[in-house]
Amino acid sequence: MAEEIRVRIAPSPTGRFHIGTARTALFNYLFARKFDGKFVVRVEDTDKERHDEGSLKDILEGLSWLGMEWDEGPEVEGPYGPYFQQERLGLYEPFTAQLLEKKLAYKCYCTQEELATDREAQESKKLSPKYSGRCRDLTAQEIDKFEREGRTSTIRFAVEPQTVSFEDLIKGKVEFDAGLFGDFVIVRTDGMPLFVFSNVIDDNLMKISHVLRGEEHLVNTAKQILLANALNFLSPQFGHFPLILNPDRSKMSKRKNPVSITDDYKAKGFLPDALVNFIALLGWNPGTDREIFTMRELIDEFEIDRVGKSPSIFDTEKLLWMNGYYIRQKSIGEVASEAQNFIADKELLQKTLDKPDYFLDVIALVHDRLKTLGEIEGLIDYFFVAPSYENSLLIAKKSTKENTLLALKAATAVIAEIKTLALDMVEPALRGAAEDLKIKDGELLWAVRVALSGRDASPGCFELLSVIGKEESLKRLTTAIKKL
RNA sequence: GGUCCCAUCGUCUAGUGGCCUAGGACGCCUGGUUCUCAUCCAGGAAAUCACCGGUUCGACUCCGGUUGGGACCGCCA
Repeated sequence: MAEEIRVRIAPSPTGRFHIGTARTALFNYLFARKFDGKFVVRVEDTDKERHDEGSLKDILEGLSWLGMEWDEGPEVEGPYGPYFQQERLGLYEPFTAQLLEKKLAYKCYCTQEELATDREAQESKKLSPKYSGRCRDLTAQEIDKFEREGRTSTIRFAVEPQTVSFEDLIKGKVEFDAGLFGDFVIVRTDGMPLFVFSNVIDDNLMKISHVLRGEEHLVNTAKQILLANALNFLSPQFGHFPLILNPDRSKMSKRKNPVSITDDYKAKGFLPDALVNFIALLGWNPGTDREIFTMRELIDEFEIDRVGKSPSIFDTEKLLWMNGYYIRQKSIGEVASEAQNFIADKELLQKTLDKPDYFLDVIALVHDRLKTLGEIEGLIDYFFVAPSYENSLLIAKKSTKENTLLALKAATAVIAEIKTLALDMVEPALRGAAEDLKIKDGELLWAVRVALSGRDASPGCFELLSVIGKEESLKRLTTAIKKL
């Protein structure tokens, strides 16, 4: 392709940055980077009603967090700005005027009430709702009358019946019967252009070469091609990704799935690399058994024609696995410093800060057990504060209170004798103690482990001892013996 | 209701007419390591390839239909 590849995402600041937006952004980003093209962000903020202050920030920060830097758009600007539609309003007017003049569009004075009535009538007759065309051929007098009545008008595009077909990069050939559309509104009464319209103009002005978006835009594409033709624009290439679904197969939504990148993933301790890797595999695959990719590798491997046609269900289980995998790939130091951001308990956090080396040792023990960084607090608290637990937990499954007591006492004696609790010192000593008592290793080790951790599940007994240290371990063992 | 899109293990998917008695991954189960959990390793169950016709020497793969699911039908994007 000789022409420069330019793709864009066109978020509207009406809600949080969510999984679906992120995937669309990712595929666009990969496509742009793959071909050394440009990835632009254009903010479609023409809907004043639904505009939400925080959402643009959330979207932009989310993109950055996931590692998708945009070449043109808010903050970075670029040669085809402005990148907010609010600031582009003046740009649309000549095109509107042009369509009006060529009679390819017309003013519509119908009120919302009239339109609603029409729609209801059509629906009750089981017809698909479509604008009647009432204002299409208004006479000068009629227009004059409406104007004098003070009626406001929208601008509608005059659709000529025809078949619109295009070659979708993902779906293949797609055809629509434009006769079914009806004349659709392109400019609101308040003068604001509608998405279908501003989108086409902006894409043209910004020299967008490929429009890659969700499947929910398939019908819009036909309308936009009509508009582009009327405006003498060359249409970009289109590609529509299949939707991401809830487990019940409906379109992915907040109600049924955690969808906010920031609130549901970043805040819970998912890693951006894992999320990107996982999202890329939602609809795309490399055609091999490989599943783990860095962003750079995704860029190299990504092929738009390897994006599937069928929708995919968002499965949190696999994401969790992948996130755990990514955490395990990180060094102890990295995990430690990142995990600190997820310790909400101020006192606990301070303790990890006060004893950095100890904290590192602790992280080494829980590293493999972490699926998200958000789990950190629940996994490490007993390393810093003596645990509380039910007495009965001390007794291993097939053991008895008597044996447990003996085991704990023997272990205490053994540990008291060892200078430093190195793994290779502690293990033989404790196993020997169990043997002397003629009880199973497990009975003793379980009891010691619970005395130290207060948990039925934790890192191993010897590791715990060596990290927690002699003094504190002895304290906890004494506590355990007293409890029994 | 209309239009459009889609259809392989529970889930993500491989498969582009013979390599498929359908492969991988997550999850699940069993076993190994073992003091528990996690990791790791080995193994297993799990898809009559939605259904019915057709094309072909031969269909998961091509064609048609049926069924099912989804999206869209706004002065939202």
